Amino acid sequence: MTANQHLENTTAQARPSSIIEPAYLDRGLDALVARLDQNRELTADAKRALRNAAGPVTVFDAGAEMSRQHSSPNHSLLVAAGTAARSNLVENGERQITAFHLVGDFVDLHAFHSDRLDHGVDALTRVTAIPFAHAVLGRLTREYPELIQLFWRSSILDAAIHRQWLVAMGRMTASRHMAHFFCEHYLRAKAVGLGDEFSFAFEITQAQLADALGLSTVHVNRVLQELRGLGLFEWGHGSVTILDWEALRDLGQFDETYLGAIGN
Amino acid sequence: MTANQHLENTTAQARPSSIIEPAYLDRGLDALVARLDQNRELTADAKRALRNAAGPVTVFDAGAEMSRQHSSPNHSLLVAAGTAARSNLVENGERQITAFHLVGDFVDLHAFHSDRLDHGVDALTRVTAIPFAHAVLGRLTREYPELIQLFWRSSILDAAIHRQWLVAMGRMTASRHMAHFFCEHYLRAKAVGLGDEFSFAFEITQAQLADALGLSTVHVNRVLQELRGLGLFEWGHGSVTILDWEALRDLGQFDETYLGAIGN
DNA sequence: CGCCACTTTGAAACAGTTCAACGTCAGTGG
DNA sequence: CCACTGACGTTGAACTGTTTCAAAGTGGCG
Repeated sequence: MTANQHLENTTAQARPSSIIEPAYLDRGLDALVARLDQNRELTADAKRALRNAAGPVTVFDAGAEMSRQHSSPNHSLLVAAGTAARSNLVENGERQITAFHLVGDFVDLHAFHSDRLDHGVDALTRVTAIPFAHAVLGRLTREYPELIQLFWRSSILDAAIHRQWLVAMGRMTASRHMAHFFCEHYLRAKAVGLGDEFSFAFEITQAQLADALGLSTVHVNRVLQELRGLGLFEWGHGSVTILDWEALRDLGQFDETYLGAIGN
Repeated sequence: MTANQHLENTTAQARPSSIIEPAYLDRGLDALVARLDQNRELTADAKRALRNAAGPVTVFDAGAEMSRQHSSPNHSLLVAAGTAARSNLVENGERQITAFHLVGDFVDLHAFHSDRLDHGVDALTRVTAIPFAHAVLGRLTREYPELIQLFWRSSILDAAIHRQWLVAMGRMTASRHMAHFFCEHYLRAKAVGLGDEFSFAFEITQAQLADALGLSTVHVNRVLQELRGLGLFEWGHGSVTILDWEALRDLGQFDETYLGAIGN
C-alpha cells in the first residue's frame, strides 16, 4: 500500500450521495448507541448534536489504508458498514492486528486525546465510515458531558477486549485461541445486527486472521481444519456459521462477561 | 490464595493511621494528575473534590488479592505505593498478567462502568491503595465533567499499553518482547518518580514476569541471561538498572509514542 | 481461458516448554 | 550460631507446537 493508493482510496472513493448518506449515518450511530448506551443516559439533545457533528460519508475499498500509523488525524471515523482493522507493523515486515472494527465502532477515537496514532487502520472489506472532526467533538463533549461517558465506555470496552486477546495469546494453544476469537466475533457481530441466529458475515482472509491471532498463515489453515473437523463451525463465502456453540465456548474457555452487555 | 486470606489481607491489613494517610493520598493523586492531566484542564475545585472523595488508605501484603476475578466491587482503588497486577486465570491453573499498576494508576476504574470484573487484581509487593466509592465517583463526574476526561484518558492509556503488549506477544521473539517490556516499565516508573536517572524499583519474581510475557519461568530465566550478557541492563535486589538504553530500545523495537506524554 | 489471490499440503527446522534436579539465599527456630 | 526451611533462581535434556520454505491446488473474475 503506497501513499498514492492511500490518497486514491480516501478521496476518490468518497461518495457524496445525498440519498445514501443519512441511512449510513443512522446505521452507524444506532449501532454505537445500542452497544454503549444501554442505560439510556443519552438525551435526545445529545444524540441530535452528535448526528449534526457528522462529516460526509466516506467509502474505502477493501485493502485501503483508513489512517496511517504515526499520523495525526484531526478526525475520528465511525464505521457504518464493513470491517476495518487496527494494526501495527514490526520491523521485519510482519504485522499484528490488535482489533477488528464493525458497524458502530468508533475507530481512532483515542486519537482525540493523543496527537500521534500508535497504529494504522486498514479496511479489510469495503468500509463505509463517517468522520467526526476532533474540534467538533471537543465542543460537543463540553456541551454534553454524557457523551464523554459514552466515549469513555467505548475505550473501556476496547481495553477489555485487548485484555482477553492477551490472555488468549499468552496462555492458550492456537486452537483454543481461535475458538475464543470466533466466540467473541460471533457475539460482537450479532450485537450490531450482522447476520442471523447462528451466522455472521466474515469477509476476511486466513492471512488476516493469522495477523490477529499472532500465528502463521499455514498454522491458521491447519487449526481451522481441526476446528472444522470437530464440527464447531463452518466458514466459507464470507460467512461463518456456528455449529456447536457449547463446544466452541468450551474449547475457547470463553466467558462473555468482558463484553459487558453489548447489544442484546 | 483462599477467601479467608483475602479477607485477612484486605481488612486486617488496613492501617487507619491519621498521620500517614494524607501523605499517601497526595502521592497517589499527584502521580495520577501528573500523568494524565498534562494540559492542566483540571480545576482546583475538581482536584479538591476528588481528594475529598477518597476512602481510608488500605495496605495489602505482597501476594494479597486486591480484588477478585468476577466480583462486583463498589469502589475502585488508586495505587499510592507498591506494584499491583491485573491477571486472568485460565483453566489449567496458569495465569496471564495483563497489566502492572504503579503509583498513580487507578486500578479497576472500568469497574465503575461494568458490574462484574473480568480479571483479578493482586498485590505483587506490599501495596498502599486508596479506595474511591463508585457512588461518590458517579456524583463527582456529574459535577465535574473534566474528571470524566481524566478517567477516559486513563482508559485510553490502558488500551494503548495493551495493544503494544499484543504486538510484542504476537510478533516478537521472547528477547525482543522482554526488551520492549523493560523499556516500557522503565519509562512508566520514571514518569511517576520511582527510581533515579537509570534505575527503578522492580520487586517482582521471574515467575511473575513470565506470567506477564506469556512465557515459561525457565525461558524467562534464559532470556534474562541473554539480555544481561548483552549488557543491556542489570536486575537484582528489587531494582533494575538500564545499562544500554539505545540497544535495549533497538532490540525491543520500542517507540514510546503510545505512552502519550505521560510524566515528563 | 488464464490470471491472481487465496487456500492447502508436506517436510524440515526451531523457539519455547516441560520435567526434574540442583544451587542460592534470607529468614526462623532450636 | 548453626541447621533447617521454603521461595526463588539456574541448568540440562527431551519434547512439542508452531514456523518456515517450497510447491501444488482451487476458485472467482476480467
